[in-house]
Order: sequence, then C-alpha cells, then structure tokens
Amino acid sequence: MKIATWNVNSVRTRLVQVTHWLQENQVDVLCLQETKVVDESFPRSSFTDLGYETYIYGQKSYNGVALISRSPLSEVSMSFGAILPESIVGDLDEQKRVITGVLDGVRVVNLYVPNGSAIDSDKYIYKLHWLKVLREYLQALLQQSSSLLVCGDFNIALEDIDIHDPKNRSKQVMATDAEREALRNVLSLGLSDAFRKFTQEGGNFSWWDYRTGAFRRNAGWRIDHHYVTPDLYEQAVSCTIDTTPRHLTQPSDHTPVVVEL
DNA sequence: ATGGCGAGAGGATCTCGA
Repeated sequence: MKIATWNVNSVRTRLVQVTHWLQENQVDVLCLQETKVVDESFPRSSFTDLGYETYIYGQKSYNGVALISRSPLSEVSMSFGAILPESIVGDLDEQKRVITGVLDGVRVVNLYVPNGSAIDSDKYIYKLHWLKVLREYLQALLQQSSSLLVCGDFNIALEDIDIHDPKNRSKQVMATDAEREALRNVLSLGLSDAFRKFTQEGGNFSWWDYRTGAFRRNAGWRIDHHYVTPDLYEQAVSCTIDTTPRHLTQPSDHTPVVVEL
C-alpha cells in the first residue's frame, strides 16, 4: 500500500500537475492539503475520471484537505468534532484541516497543521492549542484502531537536520522548542517517523520557500511527515520525498512524500 | 536586517502562507 502526502497550495491551480503525478505514481491514497476551495467547486471529475474516489473537506480561500483514493475508504470523517466533544473542540473546526478514512484496516489521518505565523502571534498560540487537541483526537482514534498512519503538512521540523540552516531556529516558527515539544507530545501516543526508518542524513526537505531561490539552493525544510504506529513502522518498506514536481514551472512550494507499507 | 514569491478575493491591493 502506497500513501502520499502533498500540500498543493491550491488544487485548482495545481490540477494538471497533481493529476499527472497521480498517473505517474500509482499511489493508493493521495492526501492533499491547502486545497483552498469549497466542496462544490472541488475538481472532482479530474480524479474520478482517473478512477479515484474523492473525499473532500474544504473552505473558501484557505486550508482545505482531501483524500484521493483508488479504492473506496470506510469510516470517513472530517473535523475534530466528528470524534471529540464540542467542549474540547471549541471553534477549531472553523478551519478545515482534518480528514480521515480507513483502507484495508489502516486508518489514514490527513492533517494540515496550522502555520503559526510568528512567535508571540495569536496564530502561534492557536497552533500550540490545536496540537493539544490533535493529541486527544488521535488518542480517541487509537481506541478504535491500533493501525494508524498520520500524515500531512505538520509545519514543524522536529530535528535540526530537518532544516537547511538551523541557526536562529529557536526564534523561527516551525522550529521552536514549544512546537517541537507539542508535536513530540502527540507522537508519545506511539507514533514514529516513517522517513527516519530509512534515512538518517540531513539535507532532505519537503518544502522550499518560493522566495530567494530557496529550491535552487536546496534551502528547505522537512515539514511534511508520515507518522505511524509500531505495526505499520515494521511493515514500511520505503519512505521517499519526490522532488520532481518542485522542478516544474508554477509549482507548489511543497513536494510529495510517499510511504509504502 | 529586511524582504524576497505565490494564491485568492476582487477588481487595487489586501491577507495569508512558512
């Protein structure tokens, strides 16, 4: 089973690139983030024409996630509120960032973690709170299923080797101690980084800033991840970053990460 | 040290991303 995660930065702008990639890379589930489109306007037929099922959860202009699956998924749900009580979720579901479904006994969770903007901003506080609620959400899912694959754009580089230039990282959003601690607290549920089963070296990134020629310089960050429970970690046979789409003209600033179980 | 680029909304120039 192959699962891919890709923040496409607008599914409509990237539609040709995404469908082409899907034809070249026969993944079972493609997890999209930042689709940036309401459900009524999601380009479903481009995917159904290729034989894929679409499960979408979008909003106007911002955020939005989708599962593109070769086989029908079961137990599909969107939002924290589908699993957790309103008293815990509060208003977090106003931003569409969570979708999940089950394929062959594996629960796939597709996340678009908040960016956080800047330290000391309200959005940074929001991000840390969101990660606390994420832990509750995943804990609830783990009570239903022991095989969990949590992937997406986490907007966090967990280790210094996940950043091209880690100096000053303590002041940089996506790399602060508080963000890393919040993510490690999530992973303490029993989730491990599938990519690090196979690759220990730095210099492997999944996002490069559009500005300053960051991709040419490989000045990137590894912030798109596949975190899996021990059974799936054992089953994983590869986890790779496909930089091919990032070379295209008018690319997303992220590139796909693929895990094979 | 700062800003760089790109997308959406809307119809000039904002906000937002990371």
